[in-house]
Amino acid sequence: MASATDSRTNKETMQNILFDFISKYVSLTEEEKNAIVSLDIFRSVKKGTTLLKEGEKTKHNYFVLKGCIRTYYIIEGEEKTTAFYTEMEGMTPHCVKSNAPSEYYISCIEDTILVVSNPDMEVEINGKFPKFETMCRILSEELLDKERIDFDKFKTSSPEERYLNLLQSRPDLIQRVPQHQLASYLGIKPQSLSRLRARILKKNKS
Amino acid sequence: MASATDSRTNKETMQNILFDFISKYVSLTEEEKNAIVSLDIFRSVKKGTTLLKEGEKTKHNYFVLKGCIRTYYIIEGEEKTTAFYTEMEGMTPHCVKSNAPSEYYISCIEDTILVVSNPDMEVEINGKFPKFETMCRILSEELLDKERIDFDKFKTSSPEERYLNLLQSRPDLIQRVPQHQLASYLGIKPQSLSRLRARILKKNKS
DNA sequence: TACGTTTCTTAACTTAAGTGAACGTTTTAA
DNA sequence: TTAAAACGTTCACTTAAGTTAAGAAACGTA
Repeated sequence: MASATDSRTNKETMQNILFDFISKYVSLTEEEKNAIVSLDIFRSVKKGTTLLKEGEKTKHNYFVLKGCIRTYYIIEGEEKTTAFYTEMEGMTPHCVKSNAPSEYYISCIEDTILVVSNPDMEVEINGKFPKFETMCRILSEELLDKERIDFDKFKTSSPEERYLNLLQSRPDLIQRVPQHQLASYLGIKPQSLSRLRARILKKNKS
Repeated sequence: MASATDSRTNKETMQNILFDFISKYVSLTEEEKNAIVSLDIFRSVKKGTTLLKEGEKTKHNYFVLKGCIRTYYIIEGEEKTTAFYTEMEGMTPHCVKSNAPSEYYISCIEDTILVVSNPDMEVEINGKFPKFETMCRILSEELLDKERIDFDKFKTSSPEERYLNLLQSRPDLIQRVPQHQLASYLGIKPQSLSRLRARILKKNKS
């Protein structure tokens, strides 16, 4: 059972995880750390919680400290999972900037601890501490670069190669994510993923 | 034949195109514009020119004012085109930040006018004019958002749907780009693109 | 202009993914 | 605790993409 003390300990742990991450980009003073803490941005979310639904709008940015969230579309009645965000990965829903209703859902596939911020907070922090904006610029440049490389890799691979590639690059995902969600993430149907895995197993036996 | 006057006129046109683009994000003073012009960043490049080869390194950023550049890999002897950048689109090769040899080629598929900058210039301009960094942050956040949406669309579509989608979203590309380059951009072989197009034509007749 | 190269299309065949259905297992929730 | 729902796998069949090869058209260049 979680006591008040556990809860505070946990919150401090999460803050340290966040500050460790930030320290890779800029070094923060105590004053700056306090400014961040005072924003009250840490959120615990239960497995299965939907953060955003198709048709809704939000102004939240999500950064995963612990756990896993996924984005998915429902197209002709079928769930199509397009992304998983795990520890130290973050995302801004399209609608935050487009101001249009979301075309996709976001939900938690594990109990998850998030940093939830919004543009107002960013403006406030960026105004007070310009190095924050520098960090955001570097981060999104890095993420853009990574996204383009991943997209290149996807385009130039077969489904089987994509699966083997994922096995190398994010082996944890294959453990923590249901098969049918992985399948659409790989651009195929669940049955095809089952078959493809059986095919690989057979190859490795012989 | 291009006279000295033509050349200057052309350069001024290009500068104005760039400043019009920038003005969507931040408004520049004359001083700031002059600082940019003095960097001497405009480059005319002939069709067919290769800007970056596999195994090479560069520190250049490319922004297309006019024309078209493409990125491609050579995998098992085959060219795999993964991206086209046309008017008002820009890219930073992976190696600029990773400092590793490039895994892909970049070349011009038309006579192209580029803005070519490098990290030193960025540091200089960002230092002098902080609003420049704000623009870069917003731009890369927008591009990341766009890239993720495009990737989602790609994952959730069949090759035929991708082609029809491209026909809607970037009809110019289908005109200005060779079929076999388009094919790998759509994640398929040139023969499959030919067949797919024939299939669509047949459908539309009946 | 003529030659060689590149590009695009078509075709026959192979391979793999999509589809629809069945079945056992696991998870969920009343 | 139990019934229902969700999940993963397998199978038979369909559809479309990959492969190999050949030939026609377009292009670039000497």
